[in-house]
Amino acid sequence: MLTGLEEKILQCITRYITQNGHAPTLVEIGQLLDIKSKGTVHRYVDSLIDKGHLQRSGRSWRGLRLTGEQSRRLLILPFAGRIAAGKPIEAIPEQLEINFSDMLLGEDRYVLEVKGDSMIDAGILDRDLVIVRETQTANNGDIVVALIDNGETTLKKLRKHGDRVELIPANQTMAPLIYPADRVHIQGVVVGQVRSY
Amino acid sequence: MLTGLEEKILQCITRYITQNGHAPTLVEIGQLLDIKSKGTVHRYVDSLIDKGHLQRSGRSWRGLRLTGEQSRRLLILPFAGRIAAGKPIEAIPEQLEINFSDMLLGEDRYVLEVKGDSMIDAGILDRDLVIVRETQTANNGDIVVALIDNGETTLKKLRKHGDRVELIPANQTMAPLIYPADRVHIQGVVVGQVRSY
DNA sequence: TACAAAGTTCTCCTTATGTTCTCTTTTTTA
DNA sequence: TAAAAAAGAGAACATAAGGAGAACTTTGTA
Repeated sequence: MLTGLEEKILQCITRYITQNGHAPTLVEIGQLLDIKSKGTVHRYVDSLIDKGHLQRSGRSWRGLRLTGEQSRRLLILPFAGRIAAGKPIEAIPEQLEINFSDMLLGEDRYVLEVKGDSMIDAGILDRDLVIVRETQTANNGDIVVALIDNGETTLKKLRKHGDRVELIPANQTMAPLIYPADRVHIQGVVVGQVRSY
Repeated sequence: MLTGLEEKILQCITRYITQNGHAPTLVEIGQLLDIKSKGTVHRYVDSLIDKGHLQRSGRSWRGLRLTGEQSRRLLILPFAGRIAAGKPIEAIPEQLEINFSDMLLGEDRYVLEVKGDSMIDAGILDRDLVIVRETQTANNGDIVVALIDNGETTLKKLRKHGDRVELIPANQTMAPLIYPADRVHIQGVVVGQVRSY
């Protein structure tokens, strides 16, 4: 179990290494985190080594290495920054980690696996998972799970026109479907999407 | 059987951990539930530990942990099945839940936010998050984080041709880039992708 | 080799947090 | 209605966490 500062120092080192390819010095860590004493930094680096999150390679300068050890108790990964074609990775100083629990999980949510290409232009591919929040109401533009005539189900973008609703696939080869509002029951809206390679 | 306050405190701690990635202090719990005395909070936390709903790691700050079912709930969502346009949702009896820890976490992984549309045809949109596994080697067809000339970075599909490598955008308006192999350094491969709406 | 830069080992300090009490009030239940 | 359980306040204390910096050793380099 890491303390607040241990956590911050580990994230700081992780990010520094992904950006620069080598570890920071103790003073550099201190500067990044606003700690004036390298003795203090050293103490925390030591405890991170004790706890198995870091390794020292010999006594050389910048000799810290990551062990890759990560807690599996929470859905948190280090955040390295933004990547745009043709530029260095841009670090976001305020955001050091991504908490997927916070982003994806919730009381009234469940997961569906998508079959088919009907939402491909919205970046939802065959076999992707989508996270759906259960609700009967949705807004224009939401991607919804809709039940039609109490039988078939579909995943489409929603547009309402008075007493009719339009269910719009995100695929240029498919046409939108228009139904009277009373034949379509919204079951939930898509709040997230996950793919693993 | 939990008393009313015990219930509230447990929920409060669970919510705090999902959102913040670490447990609250006694005073923070008090503030969230409008209890002024940390001694009182402490007493209820103690009884939650006695009843097996919480664990304490020594006397450390923020040292509370959830046990068993509670802690699993921070990693999973119920899995409802497959959705395909025009059919009922097909339930998969063997799979009742999705464990995001198994799907997303692993050694040497970090997260990048994607800027731009260069991978749009691969279902990776502007502002999506990708999970990258650090490695120097990659296979044909992998989506890689590549460092070019030790300066700029880019996210592209990889194809190797002997002593040259081709970096292929997934966007019909962009052309593939071909470089001598020694100018391109693979930093990692994309193993996952996440979007939240 | 001499010097600068970095790491190591200390000591001393402050503050935030957890722990242990006692006493009181409110709610539930027999 | 009396007793028990639950909820609450707060003081006093112990200790983990965070912080500064001096003095020293080791490593890298001009």
